[in-house]
Amino acid sequence: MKSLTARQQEILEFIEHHEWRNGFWPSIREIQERFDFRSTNAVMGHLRALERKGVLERIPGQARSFRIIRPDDPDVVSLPEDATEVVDIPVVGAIAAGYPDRVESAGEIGRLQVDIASAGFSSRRRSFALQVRGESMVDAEIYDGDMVVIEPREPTDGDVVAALIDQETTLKRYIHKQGEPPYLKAENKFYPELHPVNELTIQGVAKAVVRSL
Amino acid sequence: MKSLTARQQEILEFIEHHEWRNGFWPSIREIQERFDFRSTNAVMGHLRALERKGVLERIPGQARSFRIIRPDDPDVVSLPEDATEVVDIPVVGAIAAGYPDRVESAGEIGRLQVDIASAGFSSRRRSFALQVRGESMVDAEIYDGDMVVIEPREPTDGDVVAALIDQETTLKRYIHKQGEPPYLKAENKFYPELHPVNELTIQGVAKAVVRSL
DNA sequence: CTTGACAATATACAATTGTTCACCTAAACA
DNA sequence: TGTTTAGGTGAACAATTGTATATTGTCAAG
Repeated sequence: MKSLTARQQEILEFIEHHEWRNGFWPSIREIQERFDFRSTNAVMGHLRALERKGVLERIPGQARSFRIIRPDDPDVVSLPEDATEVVDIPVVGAIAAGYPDRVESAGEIGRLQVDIASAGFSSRRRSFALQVRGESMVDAEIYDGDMVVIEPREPTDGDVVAALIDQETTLKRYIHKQGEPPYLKAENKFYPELHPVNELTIQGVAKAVVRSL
Repeated sequence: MKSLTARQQEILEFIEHHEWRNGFWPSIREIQERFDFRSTNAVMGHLRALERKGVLERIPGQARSFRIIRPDDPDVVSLPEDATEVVDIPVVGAIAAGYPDRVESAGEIGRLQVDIASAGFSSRRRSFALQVRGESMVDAEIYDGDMVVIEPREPTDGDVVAALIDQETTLKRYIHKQGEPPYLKAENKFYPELHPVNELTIQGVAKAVVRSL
């Protein structure tokens, strides 16, 4: 298969990113605006190229209807009875501050696969994963290098949360007892760090841990 | 929250199902056709009701742009039987702390790969997930109840593999030293089980562990 | 030097699609 | 009995959106 040009890659990433952020595909004019094209036809050209190269499919005449084609090695093996389906997760750049927004790409680091049933992701999009650094959560059996799937929402007592502390995202246990102010606690008896929750941003609640082997 | 009427539930399910099968939302006229309405306004009424009850959001004027609001229950996703779930999980890596002016690469979300067997395309499935039973892998930090993602392929020395022993799939470490016959080993010092690899089937190599929180 | 890809501008057109107004029926309700 | 709510018909309108044609320029390969 022919590889994409830089521009085509950008377009494709914008489309995918838009879908992820908003839950639906962009219109041609939205793509046009994003890239400051003065003609919708600039977009059309790229879309045709992407279709020709087989990475994209569209339903002619229908609005906002894309389909991203991802290559998939077809290994047909007999599956065990209790097998669950699995999704493929590319691991990409890094999250610096705030939510993983805006940015479109920083290159792929690797790929993960996550089983669906294991973590009932309610908001299917909008969840994201973070790589764990340090040993602050070892008592919760979360180790350095693990990936944690984060769902943005308000935490309740006992949740493992991703919090923005000093421009960095860290994992902590969220404790909020009746009548007391909430605080964050590291899950490591050697790191008895306690963070009062005032001005720090809770980015979301950890729903699953994923560790590559 | 007010509950939905039967009809409203049907509409909502059709919308969700359409999104799931096709990757994009239906248009109002597509909903109309599906239910044999003779007026698009019948659909409009239901959409307005669904919005009023807070289970749906839309971007006025924009085509095929829905947003399903799910309360927080992870499991109430009523899907058809022939359905293969589809999940969208973007991933972000961690930023290396201490390298401030390294390429910002400030974070990207990844998109993730979606559907395993979406409409039309038959068995594209390749990896699967298994639930771990027992404590035989605790020394590899794999615990009872964890999900393990298995990729069917030939193992190499040191891989964690899923093997079929006595009609049951179990996880073991695959050891294969030069000049020696391969064998399987449990990762628990209290379970020093050793299985020679002769006629047992290796179903695949574990690639990741997933644990719900 | 020409050919072909890639990229983009400019304008126009037609189909898709969301939206609204007016009006209807049946059941629930109070 | 009047009123509200759910569900629906029909036709028309306007915005959104996909698509086509003609034209310009760059750059690398043959």
